[in-house]
Amino acid sequence: MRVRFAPSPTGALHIGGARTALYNWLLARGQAYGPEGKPGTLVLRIEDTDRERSTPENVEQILDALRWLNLGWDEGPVFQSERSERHREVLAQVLESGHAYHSAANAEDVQAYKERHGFERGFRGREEDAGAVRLRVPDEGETIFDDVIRGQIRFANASIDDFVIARADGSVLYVFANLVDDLDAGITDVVRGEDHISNTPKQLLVLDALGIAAPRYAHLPLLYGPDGRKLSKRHGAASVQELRAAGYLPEAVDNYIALLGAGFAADEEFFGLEELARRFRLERVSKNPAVFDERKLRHLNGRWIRELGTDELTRRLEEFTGRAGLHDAVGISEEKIQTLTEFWPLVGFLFDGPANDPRAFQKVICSNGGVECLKAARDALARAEPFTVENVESALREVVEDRGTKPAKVFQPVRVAIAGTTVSPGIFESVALLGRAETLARIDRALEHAG
RNA sequence: GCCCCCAUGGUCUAGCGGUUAGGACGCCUGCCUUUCACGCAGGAGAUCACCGGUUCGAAUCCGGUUGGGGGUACCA
Repeated sequence: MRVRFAPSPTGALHIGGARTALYNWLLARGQAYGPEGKPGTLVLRIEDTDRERSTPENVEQILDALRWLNLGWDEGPVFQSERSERHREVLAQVLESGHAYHSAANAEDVQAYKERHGFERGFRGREEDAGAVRLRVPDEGETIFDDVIRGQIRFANASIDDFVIARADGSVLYVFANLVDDLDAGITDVVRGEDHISNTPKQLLVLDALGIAAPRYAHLPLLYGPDGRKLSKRHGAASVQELRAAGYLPEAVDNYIALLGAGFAADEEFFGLEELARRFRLERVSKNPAVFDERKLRHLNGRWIRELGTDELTRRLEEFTGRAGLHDAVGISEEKIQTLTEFWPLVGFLFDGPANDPRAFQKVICSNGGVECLKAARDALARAEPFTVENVESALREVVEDRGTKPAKVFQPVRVAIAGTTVSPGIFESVALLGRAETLARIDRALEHAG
């Protein structure tokens, strides 16, 4: 089996494209678990023939996104722009066999033709000496194919235009270039977005003209934003690098995107790439479009964060934040974050000093005996020896005991004194990690500030 | 307009002729508890878009309607 992912570098890789890439990857990789017993080949092709919109930066962004998602390819990247000679060669072939012809007809001519013949009628042109190249579409019959996901799809030939396959200068158009490249790459299974369904009969017609058998086709449902409309910038993180910047792990993105459009099991949804490949069945991909829901991605991301383990998570967080020496801070906070972005706001106080939250200070320290509790806590912590999590805990719990109060009455003032806010990792762990000197200094500063 | 695709709680899905329509996210309640989370235990939420047909029996099969989406370029 040979599959391909053929993005156009006209922008960043969006999650819809990422999912197409993922499904192709899963299909190829999953062959190893099927009757073939060995993985298929994934070819990466960059369809950069749109000179105005394609840029090298976009190409690099796409490759970068695929690498980040761990979706490696086996061949390529092949650049479509470098294959124009071959495109012209095949074009000459269909011209010579009479399956295609030159025509000077333009959009207006096509429109006029339809007004005359009815809009369900495909345009039929007359052969001329020059002009764009159009494929001769038969009036009779149907072009039919079996979509792996959707079943049989049929188009009446009469309703298909004699479509343009090349400009007057001989440069070919998308439907044609795309087909020729798939052919030369020996692609056996074309897995692409639903927006290509209406291209399929056209490519099938070209294939007929060439006398070559068609590959299998599978058209994936599209992805939408929360408002049910096509995904775009206004929906927040729509591109892969935006998801990365938002603190999502590639494992979670792969996992979530795989789920968007297919059920992999009746009762479990937490899967890594390899397990997804093992379970992936193209024919079971759902037919209806899915809405991208960042809340579920967040949930999976949280699970993956906890799955990684402290050492690996530390590596990711050090790269993400650009700070070093984070291991201990990760250890006491990993259970509390859903995305990498949430890490620093939670533990930054350990490195950069307490945050400034006057409301928390006022509420927790300056009222209900907060100052007294804080003083007592300070004295107890001054005596804790050695300054371990266990000893910090028993010291603070003794204060609670002595004063006959609720734990939070003591813990919260300490928390606000060292972190500046009411939200932080566990208080004993935080205090122990900060160390005695720094903890006492911060408590003193808070007491001073409270007057 | 024309061609094509699609339709299960708010969202993603399981289901493939007989189920109290299952799970996940989110939401609500309780437990845990040191804040926030995690975890655990419960709960609310679906006339399976609508109308016909086939059948003893339909979310499941067929037709139509409505709604949504894609295409309709000498873009990709």
